[in-house]
Amino acid sequence: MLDVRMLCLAALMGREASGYDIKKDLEKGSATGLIDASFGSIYPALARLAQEGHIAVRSEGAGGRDRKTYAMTPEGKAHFLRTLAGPLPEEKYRSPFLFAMLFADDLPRARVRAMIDRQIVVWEDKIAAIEDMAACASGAGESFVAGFGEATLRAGLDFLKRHRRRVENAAPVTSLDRQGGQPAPETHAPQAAE
Amino acid sequence: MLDVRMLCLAALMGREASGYDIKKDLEKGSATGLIDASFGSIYPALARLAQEGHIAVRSEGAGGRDRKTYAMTPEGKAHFLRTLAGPLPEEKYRSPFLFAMLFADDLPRARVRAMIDRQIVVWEDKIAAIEDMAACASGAGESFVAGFGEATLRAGLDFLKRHRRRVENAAPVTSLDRQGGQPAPETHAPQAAE
DNA sequence: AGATCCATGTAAGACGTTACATGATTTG
DNA sequence: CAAATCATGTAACGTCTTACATGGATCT
Repeated sequence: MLDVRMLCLAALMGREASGYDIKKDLEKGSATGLIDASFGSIYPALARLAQEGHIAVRSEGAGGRDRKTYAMTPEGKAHFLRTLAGPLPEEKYRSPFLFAMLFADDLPRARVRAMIDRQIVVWEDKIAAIEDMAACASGAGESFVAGFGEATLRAGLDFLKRHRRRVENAAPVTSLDRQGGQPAPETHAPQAAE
Repeated sequence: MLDVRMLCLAALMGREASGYDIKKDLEKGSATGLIDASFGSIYPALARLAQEGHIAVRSEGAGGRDRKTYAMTPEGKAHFLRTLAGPLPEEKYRSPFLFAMLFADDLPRARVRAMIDRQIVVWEDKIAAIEDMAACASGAGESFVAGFGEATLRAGLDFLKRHRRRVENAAPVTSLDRQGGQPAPETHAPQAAE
């Protein structure tokens, strides 16, 4: 449940698509942090789903590699819905930001401030992305999920803005603060120095 | 970042502990959905961290298998804090519930209702767990995270209660509804029928 | 002509879970 | 004394990511 296979089926409930298309679709939803998958998992998943009869393939083009368009079969649709209606695993919220905040009392104040500043931007962007998504939601389910995402993000944002002073003041002042800079590494490059 | 190793170090920032203790500690935090790890990953992680000098081991007892108590070294502490202050990866929220809600328009109304009922209980329990946690929070960071969790969960809960009618009414009425039952499988047993 | 996007796939490796193997100690 | 809890570890397996290999089509 909620593995690449389900993600592919979900994408194909909306429209026919190639593996490439699916990845693009997921990237949009991924902006909200809900879903994501790489080509390395999508292509094998599609191959297996087709083999199992959940989806149908149609090969187009004659080039070196064909473009393959996948579409849900009636059986696949039923299977997907049956799985969704079945027992669902627990949800998981993995937040490196919140994890770091747990130790704010031991982190340089400048870094704590920078992390919070950054998180505010991230969440504001997510809210904007959700609003775009909500605008073209096709059903009650989709607008419900969008509304939910917006409500919780706004609540988080609000909490952050209202209570940031408390954590920031608890964080120790270091040389960083006195020099007035935050040499903050803001994005996470997978290879970056550890 | 945010792998088992970091989780172990985080647990050991608070106190000395054995692998077993760490697992128990994480289970408490895990109630909030923030963190989790199994013995199968904790023990190898501790062995490697000790080998690298991030933590120190002390073997006690003389039985077949010693109880090993791990404690942070100054080097380990510095490493942990440096990592936390460094670039953080994006947060991920994996919610099978929300994923299912995306397709509420195609799911039996009785199931949608049951899922929402269940989610309300889950979140209410989490809020209660967080309140317990907040009561014994040792620093500003911990109470901040607890407060954040509570605020967002309450917002989610509130949204759910106020808007559930909309999704429920969009969900198709099936035989399940007319018979008045929801034979709902509520928990997810890993082996359960797919 | 070079860059960028479209497009598919494979292989290696990271990371984690479950299940198994083992045994001491405490509690009912 | 049986059951639960404390306690550590390994092996098999699943799942996903990264990096690589390949090449057509489109845009500048």
